[in-house]
Amino acid sequence: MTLDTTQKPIEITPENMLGTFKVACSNCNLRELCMPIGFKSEDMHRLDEVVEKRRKIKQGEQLYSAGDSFKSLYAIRTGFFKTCVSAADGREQVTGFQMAGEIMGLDGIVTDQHNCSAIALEDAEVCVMPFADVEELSREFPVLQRHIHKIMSREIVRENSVMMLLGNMRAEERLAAFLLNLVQRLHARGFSQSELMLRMTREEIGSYLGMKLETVSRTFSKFSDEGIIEVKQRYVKILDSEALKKIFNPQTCA
Amino acid sequence: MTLDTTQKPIEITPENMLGTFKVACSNCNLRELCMPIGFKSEDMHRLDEVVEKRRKIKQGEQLYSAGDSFKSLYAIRTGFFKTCVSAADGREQVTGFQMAGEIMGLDGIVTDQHNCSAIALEDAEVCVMPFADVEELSREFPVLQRHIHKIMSREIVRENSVMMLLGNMRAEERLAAFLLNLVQRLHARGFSQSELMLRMTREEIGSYLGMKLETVSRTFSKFSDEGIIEVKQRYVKILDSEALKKIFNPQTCA
DNA sequence: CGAGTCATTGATCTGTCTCAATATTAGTGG
DNA sequence: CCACTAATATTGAGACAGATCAATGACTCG
Repeated sequence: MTLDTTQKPIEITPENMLGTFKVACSNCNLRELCMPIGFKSEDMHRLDEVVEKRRKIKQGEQLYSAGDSFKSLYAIRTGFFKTCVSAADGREQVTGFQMAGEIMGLDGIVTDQHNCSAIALEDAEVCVMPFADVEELSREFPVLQRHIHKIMSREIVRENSVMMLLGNMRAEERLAAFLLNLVQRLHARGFSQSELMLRMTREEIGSYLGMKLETVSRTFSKFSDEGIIEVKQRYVKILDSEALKKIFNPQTCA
Repeated sequence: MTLDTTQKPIEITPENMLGTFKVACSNCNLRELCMPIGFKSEDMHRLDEVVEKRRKIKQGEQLYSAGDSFKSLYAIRTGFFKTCVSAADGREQVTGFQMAGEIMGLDGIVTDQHNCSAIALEDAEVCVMPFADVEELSREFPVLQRHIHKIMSREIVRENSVMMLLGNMRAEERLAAFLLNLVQRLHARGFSQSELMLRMTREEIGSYLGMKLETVSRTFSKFSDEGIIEVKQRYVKILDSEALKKIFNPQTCA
């Protein structure tokens, strides 16, 4: 078995390769991930209205940063992002990692300014969805309205789980939960259930999980010594998924 | 100056005292807190449609609990709540404290089941807003639609701040942030800027802030020794607000 | 008034942080 | 292609913030 280290979406469509000029949700291979199902086929083309254009972001660049005025939501087509908030004294907190099909920018709605920064951890492309258009269209289509609500609610629930991690769990539990979550999301996108290439540094993992990079590294090594995973830098192979689940009981955040 | 230890809303309206049979947002004294501004006065009565009825919850009782099917959002009229998620092994994480004018139940939208439990920390009354009605009305009134989106976005941003607290801050910073946040929200409701009665135990504060009850207690005592606050059990008086802000730099979660 | 809940405080322990040295990898330019 | 540099990762030793265990004190409510 060969490992797909690039972690690009499974299917490369012609549409995908044409670049930014033609944009359509209606035949996007990520649609099930980021858009509502249940759209009547005759309404499907209306969905395309929400995507104004596409935008490419190079690794290390910001899609938006805290304080920027909020105008659009972004759906990730390809690539991988982190979002983070930062304190006046420079301390940073990674609030999440986002991959293909996920929506970014919800934090900007409340104040019309982005509250956090979104940084590409690999070259990426996003669909730009002006929020005014999203709102207008979702007044017309209840199924889209419901979908937007679910996306926001899902983010609230996800953050509840992170609070549980940060408030109650030990380092091993946090890292186990992190790995299981990542691999599960990658699997939903057609990647391996057991192998992954981390797109983020130990420091970024640590920031997300509320621990120092040395502790992240040590915990990786510990799992490796115990035969639960195989680690080589950013490459991780899960050898004993059950053991990981036992460390972090997944029913935890029901 | 006398301390209002009951922390009831400032104004007691006749409507308020009549109990549950007449329900109206249009003349509710909490409207600015929980409902959108900018409603045309001729449309104002339509807003009343979203509140199906009121419900009283006694101290210690649950408004909803994790796993319950989700049907409605709840706006707090009086009283004080905590929300929490719990792990399979019994560990609990308090995810928030809610007071008059705030909306609960957003966590239930994504799966049609509540993801956390809401427990009254004092006798409370909530307005029940069936979510289907909220969605229907918000398709008709863009200002209501925008308001719902802002409420959800605000919750996402709040949880981002909590992640920063839990991931990066020390015990003193967490407790300072907690006190400042609490007193600021109470002040917005007409209560003192400097005095408050805590509605929750040390253990609940600790759960929210990711620390043990003993550490909460010790940190209170430390602030007290330093002359920053006066504490007597659940009564807290902030003597030096600037010192508190210096401990937890409030620009932190911008 | 008494039982139970909650809060405070002390003594000790421990998981994670901090500081530091070394190893590995990716990127750059000659 | 290799040497060089900068970024990232690993590992060790010691320090410390907060956890744990334990005892006492204060308040609440029936």
